[in-house]
Amino acid sequence: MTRKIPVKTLHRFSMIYCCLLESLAAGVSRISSRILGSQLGSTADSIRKEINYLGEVGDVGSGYDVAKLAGRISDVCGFEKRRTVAIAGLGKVGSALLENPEFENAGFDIVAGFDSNTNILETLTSKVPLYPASELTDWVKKLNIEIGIIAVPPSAAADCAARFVAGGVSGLVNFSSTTVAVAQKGIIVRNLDMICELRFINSLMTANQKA
Amino acid sequence: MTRKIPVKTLHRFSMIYCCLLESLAAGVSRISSRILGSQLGSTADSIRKEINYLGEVGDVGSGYDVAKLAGRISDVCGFEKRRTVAIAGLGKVGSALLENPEFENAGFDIVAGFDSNTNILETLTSKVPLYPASELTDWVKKLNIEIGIIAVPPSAAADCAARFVAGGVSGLVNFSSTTVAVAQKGIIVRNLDMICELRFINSLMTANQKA
DNA sequence: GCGTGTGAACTGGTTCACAGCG
DNA sequence: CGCTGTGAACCAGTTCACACGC
Repeated sequence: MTRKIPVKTLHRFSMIYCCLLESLAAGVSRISSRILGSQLGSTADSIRKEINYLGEVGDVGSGYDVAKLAGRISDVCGFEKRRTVAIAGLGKVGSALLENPEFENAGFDIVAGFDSNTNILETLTSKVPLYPASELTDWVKKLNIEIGIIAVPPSAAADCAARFVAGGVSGLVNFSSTTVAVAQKGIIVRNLDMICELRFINSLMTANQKA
Repeated sequence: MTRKIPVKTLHRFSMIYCCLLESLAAGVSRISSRILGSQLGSTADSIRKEINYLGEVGDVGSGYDVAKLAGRISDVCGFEKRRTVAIAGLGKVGSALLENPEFENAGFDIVAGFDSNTNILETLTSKVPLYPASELTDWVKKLNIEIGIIAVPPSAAADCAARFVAGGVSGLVNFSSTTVAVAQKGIIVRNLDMICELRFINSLMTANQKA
């Protein structure tokens, strides 16, 4: 019965889950596919098809129970499993992330911070242990770090990614304005490139104007 | 001859363009679809198909001239057109973005910063003029701000987005851990939600382990 | 009537295959 | 021989349509 869930759908589940937590926090206990669709910039049809990968979880006629649906997604996606995370690059963005309590709440434990600048390592005070970037690979192995966050300058991003991969992480989130690619199969890379997204918006604007 | 370019392809163009700039900076003057594909986590076939929307720009047998291809993409996507940008939320992330010179280099002019905390507005020194969040909509209109960057806490994100939209922006980049959706047609929203991406990586890890 | 669940039709994007040129 | 350009085949995801239950 459990068909193989497409990657795209798994990504949508994360987004849906995010919406559900918000609804829950806002005291909403039931939600329809149409509402979810509008919140996620998608159609009700699409949402229903995706949720059906979870099996029957909705109540015909009255939508989904928010808590129940969230629980089902969490089960299927393994959201109850905590993951270890490390942040490389402790400039403004990196150090801001270190302090962000949302990670903890969402099930991610930041277990290390890295920077190549020893000055920063000495100045910065944090509950999270900080290490020089040169030792990154070793610590990733030692601490069993599963996900690496790249917040270094673009020029150092590729090198940084390589060190994480050498240490054996399963996933990377890249924040620098560079597209990081990893040849190795099975490692998931997500590029959150602000400049790239701005350019994309720009191109859509020009396309829209032309039309 | 110019077919309508799919949105997905436009997004890829931004990524390809990013790669090309890097190659150019590294002194690489020619590049093949296979190399581009591996750098972007895509196939050579796919890349070629996408580039073909630009018309014939490659040289059969020897790949693409990096500068020429970059120029063609820039023309089609309108990358030479500068856009005005504003940042809402001047916490650690927002203020880091204010100082980031990459925006300027990529053709985006940060013309305003907003925060609801007047203390921050007074303390923070920046070349960019700063205004209280309550005046956001007005300044967006006055300064013709085209793209809004949301770096406020998740709870304020929806409200912030609404103010930008009321001011008439064409696009939004949301950095907060909330999926922002805009009902209004024609407004482009990009959610760069770190927590959501981490969860997605988590789900892929669990899926991979199961398989 | 509203909203889910689901099969059928459709659309678009990806992969395959190969002609053609340096 | 390598690599682009492109038509054909393929496949996945989206949309459509509707039965069924509240």
